[in-house]
Amino acid sequence: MDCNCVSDLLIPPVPALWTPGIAFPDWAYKPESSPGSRQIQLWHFILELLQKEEYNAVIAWQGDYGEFVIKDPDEVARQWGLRKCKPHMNYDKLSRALRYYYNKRILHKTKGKRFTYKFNFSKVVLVNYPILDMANSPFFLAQNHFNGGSTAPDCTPEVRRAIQSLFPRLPDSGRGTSLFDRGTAAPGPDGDKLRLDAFPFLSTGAPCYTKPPSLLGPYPRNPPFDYPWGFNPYLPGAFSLNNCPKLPPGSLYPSQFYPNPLQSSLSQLPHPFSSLLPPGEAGGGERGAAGQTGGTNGTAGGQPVRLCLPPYPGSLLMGRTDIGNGASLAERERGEANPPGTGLSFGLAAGTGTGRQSPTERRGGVKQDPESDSDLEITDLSDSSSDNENEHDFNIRKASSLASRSQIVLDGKKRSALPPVSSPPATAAPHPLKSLMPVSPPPLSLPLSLSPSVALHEKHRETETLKMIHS
DNA sequence: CACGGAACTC
DNA sequence: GAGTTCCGTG
Repeated sequence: MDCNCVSDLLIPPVPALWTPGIAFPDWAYKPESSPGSRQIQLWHFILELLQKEEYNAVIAWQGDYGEFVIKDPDEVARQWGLRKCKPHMNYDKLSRALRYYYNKRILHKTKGKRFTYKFNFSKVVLVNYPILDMANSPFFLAQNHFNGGSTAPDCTPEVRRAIQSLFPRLPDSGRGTSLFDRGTAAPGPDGDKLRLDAFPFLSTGAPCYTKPPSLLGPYPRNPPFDYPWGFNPYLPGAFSLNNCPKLPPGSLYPSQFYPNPLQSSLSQLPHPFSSLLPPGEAGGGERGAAGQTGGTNGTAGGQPVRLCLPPYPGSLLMGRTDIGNGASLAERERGEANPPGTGLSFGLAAGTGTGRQSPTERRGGVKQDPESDSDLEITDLSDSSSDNENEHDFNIRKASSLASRSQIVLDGKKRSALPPVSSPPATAAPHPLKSLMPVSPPPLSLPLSLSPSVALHEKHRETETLKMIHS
């Protein structure tokens, strides 16, 4: 048969980021890494194609964040068939598989646009994005929502400030709209929702782009895109899970989430909350530097990093205006118990491919493609069903979850090496990943009493108490 | 084209 | 579990 069945077909042996700004974790290139399955998963494959320039004519990012268009359905199907050794694969079949992702919330269809789908990064984010997760954590527990300050009784100004500092470019929390929204519309059991639209990488609105929206940062695009904190919404990391080192017991998320695939990028960055973390937890792991090199997952020295840095919306920043918004957000379900704070690392996948040559052009079309990870729980709060593209509110689950520890452990390693903060990432760094630094350092200076760590502990206690009561 | 049920495979 | 294949429906 003509099936190569070579998983490497599209997968470079070396995980290293193939292009600046696009930090696909190693595992992203390894089918075997696909969570829950030995074989490459379709969404994974889609991301692969999406990140290859050669396939730009076949499939490309377009529209909102995470949205992609399958320009040449037959070719995509053919490639998929090749990969899966299914010579009779066609778009009809492939699309059926994609439709199965709707329920999984990995993808959703962009209505009205043919062959256009959208990855539900939010879920990814949720799972992987610590910060968001924090919403559930003690940090945000209680009704803390980052309400623009209006409400959010529990959210002290300090906390809010801290959060905001993480997302400097996000709408000021001072205003009514901020990271969290008290779901006027849908105040569910989940409580307030984190405003996805507050996170550019989660939102849509951006015009068409060849590269993943997130890659279209405000800063220089050519040189690698530097995402502050290394966060790239389109990073597969979000979806990926395998590289991670082990999880702490009790954690909600698969270990894969932890090891940060993004390590190379995110891990090295200073965590915005690092200052807030207790010394012990703040330290980081060591994997940072190694980063991309091997791709091995890293356990860095034993210190598992739980929290992957939040993707900094720096690029997003501009975001909203120029990019769009849209994404949905993920919510983690697993309500069971929310494990104690696991770190949530988050990652996104999506690389864009910059391109180089023209892909095989067989037909033409416009489509989009999403990414997500099945293992991840991508939740599109906006509408559980499937489509809503824009507004997705992030549901913050009740807090129990992270109560325990805040996972904010970051790996501290050499962040010092990181470039100075304020400068826009734009500057080209020697290595795309190396330049990862927050656009603006989060100046968190919370009073000790208010420090997150303290707050976390307190929250944790509260949570525990509640649990006991519950039981 | 898009959706989703159902049976089936790996 | 994650598709694959087939198919009816809109």
